[in-house]
Amino acid sequence: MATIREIAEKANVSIATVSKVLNRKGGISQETVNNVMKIARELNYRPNFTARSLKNGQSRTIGVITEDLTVFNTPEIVDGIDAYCENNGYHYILGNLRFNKRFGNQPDPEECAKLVHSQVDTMLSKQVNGIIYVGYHSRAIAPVYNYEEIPFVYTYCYSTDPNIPCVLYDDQKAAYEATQLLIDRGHCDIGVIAGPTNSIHSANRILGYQEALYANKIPFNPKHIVYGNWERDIGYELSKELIQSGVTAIFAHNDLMAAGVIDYCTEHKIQVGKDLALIGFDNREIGTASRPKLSTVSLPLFDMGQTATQVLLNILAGKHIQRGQKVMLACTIIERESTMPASDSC
Amino acid sequence: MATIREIAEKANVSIATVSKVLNRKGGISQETVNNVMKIARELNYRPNFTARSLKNGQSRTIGVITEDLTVFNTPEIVDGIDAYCENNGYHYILGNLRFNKRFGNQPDPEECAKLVHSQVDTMLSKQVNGIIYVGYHSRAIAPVYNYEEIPFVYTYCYSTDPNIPCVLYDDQKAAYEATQLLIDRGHCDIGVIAGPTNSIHSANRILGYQEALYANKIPFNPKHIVYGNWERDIGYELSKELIQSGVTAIFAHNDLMAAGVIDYCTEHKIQVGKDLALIGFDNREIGTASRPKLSTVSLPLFDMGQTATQVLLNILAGKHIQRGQKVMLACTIIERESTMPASDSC
DNA sequence: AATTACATAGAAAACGTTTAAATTTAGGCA
DNA sequence: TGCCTAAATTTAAACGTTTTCTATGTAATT
Repeated sequence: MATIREIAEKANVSIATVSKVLNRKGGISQETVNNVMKIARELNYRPNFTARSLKNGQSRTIGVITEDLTVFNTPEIVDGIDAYCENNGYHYILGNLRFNKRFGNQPDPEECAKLVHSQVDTMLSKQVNGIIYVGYHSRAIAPVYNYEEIPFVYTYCYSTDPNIPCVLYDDQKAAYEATQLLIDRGHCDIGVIAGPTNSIHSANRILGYQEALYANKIPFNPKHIVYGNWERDIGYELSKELIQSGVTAIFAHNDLMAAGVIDYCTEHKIQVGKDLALIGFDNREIGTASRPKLSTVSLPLFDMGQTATQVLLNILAGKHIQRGQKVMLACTIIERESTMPASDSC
Repeated sequence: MATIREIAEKANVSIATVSKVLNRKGGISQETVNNVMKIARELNYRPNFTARSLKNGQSRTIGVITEDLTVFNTPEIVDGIDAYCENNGYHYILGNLRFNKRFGNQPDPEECAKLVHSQVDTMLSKQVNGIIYVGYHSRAIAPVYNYEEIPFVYTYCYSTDPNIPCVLYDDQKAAYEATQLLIDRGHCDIGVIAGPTNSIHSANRILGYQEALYANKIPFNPKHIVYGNWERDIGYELSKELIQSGVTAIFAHNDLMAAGVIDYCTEHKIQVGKDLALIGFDNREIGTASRPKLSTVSLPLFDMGQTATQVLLNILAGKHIQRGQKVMLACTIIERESTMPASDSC
């Protein structure tokens, strides 16, 4: 690779002059500028990013740690980070932890923490100016040991440390709107298939659900909430319970469990969309593949990536950020075939 | 961040000594080693990767260019690259082109090329030692203008330049095996719903299909091959044609079109798995969501990532590589419910 | 006591840049 | 001619490392 020095030699000027020309600093005669530029082009010169950032002491680079790139939704968030970086003259380096292949569904917090630490170390070594942590478990598994050292922003999960800013989607609002849709379609006996009882996401969604019932003066029946494990089979099981207890609509807290509901209904000749209204959560591909197509809640993934980056770059630019700021982004309701008007209203 | 210089001061030794200790070079007394190590730990020292690679003139870093990270399959390939790099002491930097959001289904080769060039420029700037190009169109859209400058390896797509090594999956073999499965299940009138006529992948799959027919002494009927556009709707349309012409099994060249076949059959009370055998390609989530569950071909994505990296690192290590080498990795057949034995055999 | 050998440590240059300060050059004016 | 100014260019140091070569001190050998 050609260096500034080689250009200087060919052009019969000093390396300082070349540097100034290349960085458009001015104070150089037009003739010299032209000549240097021409030679740089001829030599196919490319500035050495490494040398430059060593000298300048700044890399304009942020680190992006993903708990698992292959987990659905993560790439879309990274895409948002990518776009925002590009539009703001920043670079990023990706550090993928591969939690899924390493740990499956039972991540060992100890081991996870080690991976995060070593990734953070590597990134600090590479002089990043800040780090975005993209989780996929509701709460980041691995605590960040010393976040004072470098600005951190979490997205797609709550941070373990309440002082670190998070960029999240608004579960409660989304659940409110999903429930309202069901109510608008004429339902008042609305069941909920939630995630595990310890899920923050489900807890917030239940809040939104209750809020919507309250706003519509529909009494809340605790029996209408049942708890699953996010898997398809449990959706099948729980829908039986719910339907037998008389609900005419179900709000499943993810599309997989909603697919289980459809399985059960198909098997028992209950027409989803006619006899039972159903809405899921996540907007996965499975929702367009099912019969009927599934109404669902779509997550603002790309936007989360962009916003997380924006928050981080703001911090880097010295803009005052409230400690522990939580940015909540709105989801969008996608109505498909599984939520048609019920025959009778309440 | 602490530097080697600060450590040297605190330890009352020269920076050369510190460097030697940190790099375990030997020739330093145990006492000094202990002292320097202790101070380094106290100061939370982390080597400056930038300075180090500037000095050494090597980054042990490769570039990974993805045409689109959010396109299904890409993250899994990157995961493989990640794993292989980690196991071999290499770093990688990701450059995501976001073709999908930028261009949709009609990528402009001119614009694509520009993006690739600028990404390659950036990576060369950052002193990468080689580049892996992860495509998703059958042939890389953007030609690499000057591959002499740095080793390139393509994966998941054919390169525009025949001299660049590619790591691919073996369409022909997979198609052979998929067809053989249909034959084993008792079918001899086997239709094919291929991709567009200009698809290299489909062309190879048709070859494998014909080969299997030949091996089983089943006459080849050109009418049994119809061409689609990879979309679900076209699967619906074409299955009508095929079924009317008397096939009892269909090999769809992707899962989406296979889903369209199921749509048609469900609507016309044809029982897939009983009246009609069906196998798709790609192993997308949709195949487990459909009723019946779809038999399909699973791509060796992770393996492709690993192998592409292996090929690149071999080149970097100076191992002789045949120009234009094509590495073909085997797919796996996944049998689910859509390929049950037919009632009569041929 | 002089020489050699070895273990340990340090000095200095280098990697490819940027930049403040110094120097050269040319032109304008008394 | 001599001086001043502004423009153009160069010098040199610095960023944080690694590494070669050299220097020092001590112990072993003659």
